[in-house]
Amino acid sequence: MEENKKTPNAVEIATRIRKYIRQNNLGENSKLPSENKLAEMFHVDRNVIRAAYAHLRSQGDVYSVKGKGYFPIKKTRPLIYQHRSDIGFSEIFSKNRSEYENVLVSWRLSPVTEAEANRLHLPVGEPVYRLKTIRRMDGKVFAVCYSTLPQKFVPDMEQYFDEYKSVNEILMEKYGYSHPVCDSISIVAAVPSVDDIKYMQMAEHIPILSISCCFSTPQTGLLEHFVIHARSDMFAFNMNFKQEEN
Amino acid sequence: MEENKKTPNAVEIATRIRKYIRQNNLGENSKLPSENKLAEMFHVDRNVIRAAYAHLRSQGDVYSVKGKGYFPIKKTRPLIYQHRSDIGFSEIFSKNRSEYENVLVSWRLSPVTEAEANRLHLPVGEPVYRLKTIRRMDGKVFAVCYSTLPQKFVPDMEQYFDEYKSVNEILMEKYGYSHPVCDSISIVAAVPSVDDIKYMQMAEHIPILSISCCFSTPQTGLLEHFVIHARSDMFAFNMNFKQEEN
DNA sequence: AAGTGGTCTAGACCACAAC
DNA sequence: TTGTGGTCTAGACCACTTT
Repeated sequence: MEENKKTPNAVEIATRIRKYIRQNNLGENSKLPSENKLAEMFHVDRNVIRAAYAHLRSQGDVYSVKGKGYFPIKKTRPLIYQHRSDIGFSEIFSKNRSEYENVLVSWRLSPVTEAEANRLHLPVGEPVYRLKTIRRMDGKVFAVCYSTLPQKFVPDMEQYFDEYKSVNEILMEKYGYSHPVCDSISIVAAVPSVDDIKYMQMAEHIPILSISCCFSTPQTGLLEHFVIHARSDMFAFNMNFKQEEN
Repeated sequence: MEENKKTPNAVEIATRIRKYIRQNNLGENSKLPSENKLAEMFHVDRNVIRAAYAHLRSQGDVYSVKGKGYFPIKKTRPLIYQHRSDIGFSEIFSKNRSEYENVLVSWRLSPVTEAEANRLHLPVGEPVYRLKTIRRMDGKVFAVCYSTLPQKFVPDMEQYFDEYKSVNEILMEKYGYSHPVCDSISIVAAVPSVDDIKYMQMAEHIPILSISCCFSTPQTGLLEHFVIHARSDMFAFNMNFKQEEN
């Protein structure tokens, strides 16, 4: 990073730092210059450097750790999720990519809430399994997912948790159907939740694509409510209505 | 807003201000207390108040105007856009709601770029119309939209610009088809662009739902590329795959 | 002229991490 | 102990809006 004649302001310094990261191709392990060092280098107050770094952090360019310093964030090209209503989420990814992982992080059995009961056409209070999973691609977590499904359809669900692959895997084995069916889908953009930030280790101001679906089978009717929170810088949703273009 | 014994920090002050707005049901025209006034009131430095207001601004709770002050932002419940591949965007909204408006803000005729050419299966450089429109509901702009379509399909397009309703309106009149067809759709979450912020007068950190579609007709093949940037706090995307649930 | 938000300086203290 | 980021104080100057 070079010094200059005129003292730059916060935005200019942020641009310089961003350029410095890009030009030197710095990765997640390269420590960036400290606030004090840059303040001295640019002949400005430390608060100006803090504002510059805050700007970069809000854009997802860097992250900071108290006592350690600032570090660059490597941006990757987003995955394209090609949605089909007759196949599960994990199945689409694992079909094409071997670097895909779906990991169960926690589960519990509890009564269904009113909003969920409406969506799944259940009586309020019915016990449902709630699964939280994270999805990784190339070792990086790109999504946090929440599955809700009534216990009555899978009373023996817990036996599958040791070697968990996906909800659809379990359902397919249990009900012997060849493909799940997505009945409806709802998509919103949102600010990441505390959980999202924790599991995906992401910047606060990177938006989340939140996709919520209801799945059914001919035997059971509606049986699963699935919500995925995916990082917008790592994930895009696609859908084709004509079969001819693949 | 009440004072307190212990001097609160920035986050606590932000919470107090948010509560104050909600409890007094303040609208866009009610000026909030100035930085200096709050600094005095809470016995903290003006910079702490600035941090608190910055936090609220980033959450879309308030906005500020230099020389005037801070003002609350009224949050509205998001519109649910019920997508169908056989009907246009405007048509879905205007069918149910009379408060819906689609306004042409600018247009130009220019050569197609390579990326667009691929999407629309056109030779590079082919002249295309580019329309920028804004969509209002109840007087508030919730989306900025970009249409791209080849001039060859609508050589007389400009005559429609004085009394513009929607691209589909023009196409339906011209080609006499009863419904447009959406071939593919791609959805991402994103940070608002400068244009988005300008037209929708929105906070920087409210995510955008960006939906991009290709439309075709039997007569022409692919003929329109349509992109909508919609505020996530005012817009949600929905889709049903089963006809029975309406 | 007075009040507002926007930006910056200079300096202090804290909690945490590394040595 | 030293260096790091996180938070806060106190005060200055600017550009813009209102009175």
